[in-house]
Amino acid sequence: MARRTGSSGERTAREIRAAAQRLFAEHGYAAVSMRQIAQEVGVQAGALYLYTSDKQSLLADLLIEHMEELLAAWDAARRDEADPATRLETFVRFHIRHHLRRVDKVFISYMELRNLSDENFLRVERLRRLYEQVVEDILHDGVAAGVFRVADPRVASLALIAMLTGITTWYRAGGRLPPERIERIYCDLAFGAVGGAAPAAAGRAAPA
Amino acid sequence: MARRTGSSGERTAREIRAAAQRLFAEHGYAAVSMRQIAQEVGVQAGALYLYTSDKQSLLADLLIEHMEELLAAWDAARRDEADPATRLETFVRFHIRHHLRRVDKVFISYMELRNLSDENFLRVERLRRLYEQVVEDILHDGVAAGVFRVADPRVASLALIAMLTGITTWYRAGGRLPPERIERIYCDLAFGAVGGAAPAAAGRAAPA
DNA sequence: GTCTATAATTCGATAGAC
DNA sequence: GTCTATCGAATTATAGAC
Repeated sequence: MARRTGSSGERTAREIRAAAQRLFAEHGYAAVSMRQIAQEVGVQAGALYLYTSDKQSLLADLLIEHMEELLAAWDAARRDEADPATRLETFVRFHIRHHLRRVDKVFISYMELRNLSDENFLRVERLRRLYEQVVEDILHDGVAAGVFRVADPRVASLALIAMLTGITTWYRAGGRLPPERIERIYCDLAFGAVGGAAPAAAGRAAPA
Repeated sequence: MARRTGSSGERTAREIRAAAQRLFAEHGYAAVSMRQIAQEVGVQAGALYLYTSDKQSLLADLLIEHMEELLAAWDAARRDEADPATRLETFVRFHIRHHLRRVDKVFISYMELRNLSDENFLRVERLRRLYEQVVEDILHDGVAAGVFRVADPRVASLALIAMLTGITTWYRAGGRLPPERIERIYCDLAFGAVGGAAPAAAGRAAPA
């Protein structure tokens, strides 16, 4: 009912992607049927196939776009010229902010990798590797500059990312800690972990 | 073929649990059929129902036993009398060692929580909360003793657990780093994150 | 204790009317 | 662009033979 006359194609396409994302996050890819997605959108199951070739590509598009969006957002937020400490703080705050606004996508991206075809899996992994390299480069430069002390920048970068992304498993909007406070706490944890001092301008509780 | 004469019930029960664990870890709970599990064990699908009431309890038993085993193992490994720094190092090494030997169970425990019934979910969550409290207590005592510096012990405990558990997503036996080296690296990261020094006896690279 | 056979659903995907 | 109807295959779980 209340169906738009004329072309509602673009709108329907967006709604299908949104419904798939919501349902995949809640129940898991394998547990969600095309009929459920259709019902969520308000169309019949057959209509979905006007917008996606099959269920698999509904998932693959979601994951690939998520990683591309993440990398593009970081390219927009990064500041190349900054010193390693400032770059690390920029990264920590960026990562937390970006991920807390996309909890569903983050969850799906971590859980449903094994449901991708081999080809799509490799694409996502390549993008993920690029993102991990961002952190590894920051740590490497910081060690070279003598401001960080880490035994293994590769492992430390994975440790930091896991620590930061873990926030999405417990964070609830309106919870005990506001996002700004969470960012500060995790900046302190991250800088401590890599043996560095937060930049004076915005780091841990200023001395004065 | 080669079926045991007489009672192979106990053996079959174990094999069913092992097959379910392996397949759930590889493909996900919803994507695995009872027929697949039966084939892995070498019986027909109908025979599974002599050992489990349904597919759901196959998962629930796995997750609940995993958490109970984790808590029991920690009770056996902990040393109550130790100072907070030693307790933290004991915990970090215990957590890594325990989890790296149970990668499949860890993965399932994190991924399949939403496929539990409400009652089983609450049981698992209660056990998980107990384990998180172990770390929070160590951090709290360390702050009180002046050997750690953390702004929020609750958040820091979740951050540490996420960081440590993340190892299971990339660790491969025979990889670049042996387990002992990984433990050392993560001890350093953990002590740095909480602003503490590793205990002299076994902490970061000894001065001599 | 295990098998075979099957009931009752549900699935992904397609065909064709409108 | 969407719906209805449906195909063929898969699903969980049970019944009853041995």
